[in-house]
Amino acid sequence: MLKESVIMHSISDIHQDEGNTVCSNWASPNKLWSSLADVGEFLHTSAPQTMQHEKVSFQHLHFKAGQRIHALGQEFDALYLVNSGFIKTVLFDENGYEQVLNFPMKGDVLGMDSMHSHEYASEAIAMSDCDIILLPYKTLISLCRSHEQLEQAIYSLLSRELARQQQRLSMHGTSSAEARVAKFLLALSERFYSLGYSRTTFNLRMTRNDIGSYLGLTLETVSRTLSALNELGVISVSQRQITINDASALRNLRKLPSTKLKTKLTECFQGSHIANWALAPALS
Amino acid sequence: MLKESVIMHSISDIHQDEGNTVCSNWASPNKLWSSLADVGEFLHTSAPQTMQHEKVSFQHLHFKAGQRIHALGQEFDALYLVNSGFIKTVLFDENGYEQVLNFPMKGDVLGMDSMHSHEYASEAIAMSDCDIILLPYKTLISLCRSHEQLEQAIYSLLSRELARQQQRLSMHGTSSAEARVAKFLLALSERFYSLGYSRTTFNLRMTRNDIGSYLGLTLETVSRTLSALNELGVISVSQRQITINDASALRNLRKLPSTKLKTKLTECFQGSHIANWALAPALS
DNA sequence: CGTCTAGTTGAATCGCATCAACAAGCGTGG
DNA sequence: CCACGCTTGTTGATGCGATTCAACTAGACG
Repeated sequence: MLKESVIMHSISDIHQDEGNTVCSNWASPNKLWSSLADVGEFLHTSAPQTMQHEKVSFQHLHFKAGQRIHALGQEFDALYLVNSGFIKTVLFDENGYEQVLNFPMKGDVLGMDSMHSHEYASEAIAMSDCDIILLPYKTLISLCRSHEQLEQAIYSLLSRELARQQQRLSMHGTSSAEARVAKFLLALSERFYSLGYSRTTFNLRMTRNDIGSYLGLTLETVSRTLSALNELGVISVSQRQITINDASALRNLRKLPSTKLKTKLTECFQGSHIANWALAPALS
Repeated sequence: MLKESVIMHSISDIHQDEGNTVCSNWASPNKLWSSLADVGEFLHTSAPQTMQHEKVSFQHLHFKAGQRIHALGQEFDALYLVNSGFIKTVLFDENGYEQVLNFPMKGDVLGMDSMHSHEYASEAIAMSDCDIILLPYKTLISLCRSHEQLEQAIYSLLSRELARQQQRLSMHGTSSAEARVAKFLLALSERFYSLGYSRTTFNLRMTRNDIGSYLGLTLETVSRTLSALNELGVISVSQRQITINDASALRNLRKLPSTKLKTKLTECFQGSHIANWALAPALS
């Protein structure tokens, strides 16, 4: 709620916030070690209390914006639990082009796609200053053996991630560019909200290029789509600053009207009230 | 090796093979129960011997072609290990259209995307008669606790699947229709080979529609692409029967020549020798 | 102040989807 | 046995949506 107000301020305020690792909801911002109970809580285990008496502690790592958290091909020996900051994970195709896989943030775990290998299968890059908890793989696994809820949490993380990837895959096959961008914005909105930020106003931490890569589009298409949604009044865009004006319109979006025929505007939404008030100014 | 020769026979032989569940490499074709050691071996655990003395046994289930193995929304309580047969897993989008997620076959595990939930997150449909080993989730998890290699195998399965999905996602974003189909054929080829079948000649078990859904294309595009590859001589297609004539050409394929300008044919391959001998008849 | 990256916007192109017609395989039942 | 419907696959014509190429603007940074 405190952050809520911070975010609701002007753009400059948010840019300030972006520059440092301080996050108001930390118990102790500069903590260097976390207990197992902390980690358990982070991963939403059912009973972190039972971990209270464990003596292990986990090291915190700090990364500056732009730094690599782990590189492709680097020896795999740990998972990374994001405590604060914004990250992108990428893959490189045969031509060296990078494909964005995900935008992990607080509470997300990195490296799960590499547990079967001795090398990291992807690369993680800090998009802002980050505070990350190092979870050495062997330590974690052996703790799982004694803490059933922790083990279940790990399974859940992996499984949930798998299910999410499937949803994305499905979306890629069917949806239009507009629908993808709309869903992306909605998903971001929900994630920010669940972290205590505003649901309606937030800052994209990534470039248009990164968004495009993530969604399977080009940066131009992303830019155009954002502009179009802005034009319609569904969202307000100014650089990376986004305000969602009509979430339900975003949810119901199928495709945007072609610039030529504005008469078919109503077809683009399915029974959303925005069709009416967005149409009025557009047609006048 | 025995199966190899079977497959290398005529098409009619293979069609016969498709009709029944008999698979020559079973220890006992009609087995109803498997031991933990069997399962461990199946999952490529490092030391299945240590599981010899476990008294648990796992039930086999039989499904006929077209039957659902598990349905979306059904209560999740077990993973399924494919012992024989061909399966497709699907998801349904908001309009009820089905999105193909995967084509599991022998040795693959179903249901991993549902471990975090109390319901299956996707649907599995038998494309041929199938023999499947039921792995009750709770039983499996508790066995993991006492058999470290088994636990590691489960982690590996999940992680590997995640990594594969990422690769697919990446491919969807960048590759052309031709490249996707080519990669799909190569991947199938390798899987069949690893199961003891021929690497070069095999039978697609799925429709063009299913392939299209899996690859994010329409069935027409899949059909056209297969026809074009056939025309070039890179593969031979007859209905669902595929023969790969030049695997390296498939691997190096970027995009097919447009029907209008055959002069730029060489651009479509990167230094493959097929460019030469495929060009000759095409240009003459 | 110039350079570099990020973002916007326009015009032309192209790849794939869409729509449609048709052929082939297959099971069913007269 | 062929007639019939149904599913699957092929192929052509057309149009749209997204990419591509390009020009331009606006901040960021040393």
